[in-house]
Amino acid sequence: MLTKFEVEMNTSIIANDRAIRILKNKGALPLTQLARELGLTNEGARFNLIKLAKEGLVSASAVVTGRGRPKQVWALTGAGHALFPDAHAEVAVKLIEQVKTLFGEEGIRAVISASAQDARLRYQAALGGLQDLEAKVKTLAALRDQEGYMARCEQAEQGYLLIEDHCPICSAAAACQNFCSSELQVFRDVLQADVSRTEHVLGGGRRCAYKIVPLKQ
DNA sequence: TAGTGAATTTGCGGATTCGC
DNA sequence: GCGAATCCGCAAATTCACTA
Repeated sequence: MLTKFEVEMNTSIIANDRAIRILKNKGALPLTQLARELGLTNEGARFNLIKLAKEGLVSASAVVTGRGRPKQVWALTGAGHALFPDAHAEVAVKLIEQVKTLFGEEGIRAVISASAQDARLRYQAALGGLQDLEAKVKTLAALRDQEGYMARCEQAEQGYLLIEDHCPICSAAAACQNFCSSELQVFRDVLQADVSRTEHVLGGGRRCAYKIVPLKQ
């Protein structure tokens, strides 16, 4: 049984948590659009955003979009992004450094190769019976979402987009970029499609995105 | 061409309502 | 009673159209 205080805190936390998730998911949004996404009035959304801003989790900037007063666009700060799971970052980076020290680049390549093979087997097991590319991409997106990548599938020109709003291995990938290239190859192998990266967190992007089109016959 | 005011759009803040 | 959310009126910032 929750106390009154806990109920009130939870109500507030739920609205704030949703705002953070929406900003993480969709990127910077003007107040009015964020209010629509939250199902609140502008004032209600602003109320929550001001609280989050006081905690240093979000920040606003004015953007001139045409006639009328400039829009106030809200986005996550570094502290806001840090709320998403990356707790093992330091450990992962240290492990990578130690493998490099003990076994050299060859050792790192072997570790990444084994990790990629493990992922390949897992994804192939889940996608095994699927023939349709759309179903494959959706299933892969669901698996990646479960792994903490906040992944989803969208229809794109001539194919599909696999979008990952969060990278739970960002620090490890920054320490060793072979993670990203092997990941790309795993996607190509399990989807049996032409996969290219269109957005990259490590390249300064807000998220990672992959364009997936059927192989030319 | 520059100045000015109307139009447009959004933000702000106080009062009020609602739910627990 | 308290905090969250809404309502409502006003202020602010910008563009656009008109006029001298």
